[in-house]
Amino acid sequence: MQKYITTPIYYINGAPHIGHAFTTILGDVLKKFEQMRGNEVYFTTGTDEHGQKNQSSCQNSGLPLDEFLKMRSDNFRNLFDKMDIDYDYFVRTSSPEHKAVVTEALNYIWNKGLIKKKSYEGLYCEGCEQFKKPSDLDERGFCPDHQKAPQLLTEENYFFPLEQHRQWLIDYINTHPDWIKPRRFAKEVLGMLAEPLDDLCISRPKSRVWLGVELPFDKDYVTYIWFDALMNYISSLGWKPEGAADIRFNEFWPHCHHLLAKDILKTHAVYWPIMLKALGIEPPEHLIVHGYWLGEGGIKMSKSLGNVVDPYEVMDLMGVEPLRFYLCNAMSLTGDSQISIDLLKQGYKQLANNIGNLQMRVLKMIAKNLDGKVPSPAALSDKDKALLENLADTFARIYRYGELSLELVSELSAEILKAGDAVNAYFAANEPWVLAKDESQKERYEAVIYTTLDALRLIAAAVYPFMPQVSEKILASLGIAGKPSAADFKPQQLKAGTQTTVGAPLFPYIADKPAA
RNA sequence: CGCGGGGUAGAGCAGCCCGGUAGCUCGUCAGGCUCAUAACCUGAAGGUCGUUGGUUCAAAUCCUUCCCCCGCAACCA
Repeated sequence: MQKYITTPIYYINGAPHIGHAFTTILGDVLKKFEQMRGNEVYFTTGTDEHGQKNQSSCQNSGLPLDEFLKMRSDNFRNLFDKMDIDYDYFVRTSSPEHKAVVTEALNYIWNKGLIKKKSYEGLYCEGCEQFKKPSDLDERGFCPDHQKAPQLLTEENYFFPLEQHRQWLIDYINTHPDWIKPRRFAKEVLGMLAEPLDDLCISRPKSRVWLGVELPFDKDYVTYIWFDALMNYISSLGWKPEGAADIRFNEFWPHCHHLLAKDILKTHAVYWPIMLKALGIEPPEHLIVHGYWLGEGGIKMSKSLGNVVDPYEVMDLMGVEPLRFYLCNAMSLTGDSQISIDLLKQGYKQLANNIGNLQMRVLKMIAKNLDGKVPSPAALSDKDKALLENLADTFARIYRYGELSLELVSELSAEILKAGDAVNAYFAANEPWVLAKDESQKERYEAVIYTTLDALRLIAAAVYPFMPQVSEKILASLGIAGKPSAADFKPQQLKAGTQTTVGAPLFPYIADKPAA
């Protein structure tokens, strides 16, 4: 079975932030989850490099265009590489491959007569080089950024009519209630569809914007964000019109999961499906929509408030994997979520005390009195067995039946922490350090140790999508090589006699920063 | 009345659909344990579940009034 997972492509005019990091991490976590259950995954991310803002930034930088775009794009790619994101393809809208697909798609739709040219009249701010809506302006009718009244300007442009497909889309959403997840976002889309849809402006005259893909049917225009950026989802798969598609497209597109934040819901849930329909392509299988990360106190992050959480700063503090786990565990399913260095430290401490400590306490103990070897599971008690079966069943259920969603990620991360608690409590209740001193209790001692080690194995396997290195390190410390899979979620799989090793702590103590 | 979401111990959240002892993590306090990373285990304190009115034997949960916050609408994940 194939799965196609995408992140949006990120607009390179800004610097990467925690939101970009999250969506991309989410994609990588879902990819690893699917791989563990034996599915073949194609995971894409990338950068949107066109448009007016990039054009002027480039001019201000004085750099050659290619160099400038690569530099900006690499800001994102470098972050993702540092976060161990295992993307299969990194789209750049400036690449010839992408542009070729955009051109073909535009031609296809143009030839079907689905694009029309008309004039557009609006208030144009010369400072912004953009049309303004009346609500963009202040009380005096001035552009708030430039303190000037915009000019009334008429411009010819190409438009893609949407209204004729509105009812189709409403019906599609109603008959596919899980198409957009979580469901509250489907509700919101239905709200967007309650009113007639305006024609979508898809072009800009080159006199204003030249950084884009030229319209194949009019050399004086470039296409504007919709027909360029959204097309990345099919250009990544080598789409060609009319069944000439790359084999990747036929295999992966039917299992497409778009990850996105709520701010680009309309583009993905309204414009994109209608564009696809015009191209004769089925809608993506699912849209997985998430909220925002807000700063301390639930306030939008801003530099002036000083509550910005920079992904690089976090990684320097605690490494990538605790960040990955935290984001997946703390993301709210209903709304926006808060993040701060304090909250991240709290999450880190939980990992360290729970899973990190569990690994250390059991491995150090058997290094001392069992030569570090996994004991033979001669006689597990009912409680020992129940602990292992519960853990194995819980993880097996999630890995077997879980559908890609935020709920899945949230539930799995929560179960991992619960499992750590349960095993620590089990360990304390059975007091193996007491049993170890009594030769007559040797069998019981070994049963407790075996149970704890096997439970640790289960937890380590379950944690893989979030923290692949932590997972492999724990498994390696238990003498298990290679990547875990969904088939590992069975009790008592750890082989007696296996040599274990005590390594460095997985989550070393983070000292509080001295006052700066 | 534009649309959607949220308001639950000091902090971050779950519970609400399908009404029935207010739960989890962190923090605080006390005790225990000593295998382990200032860890782990047990227990305690701490809440008029934003507000008003209603339905009900019973409301965090259902209906209603108002208030506050966030997002979308309009190129921030």
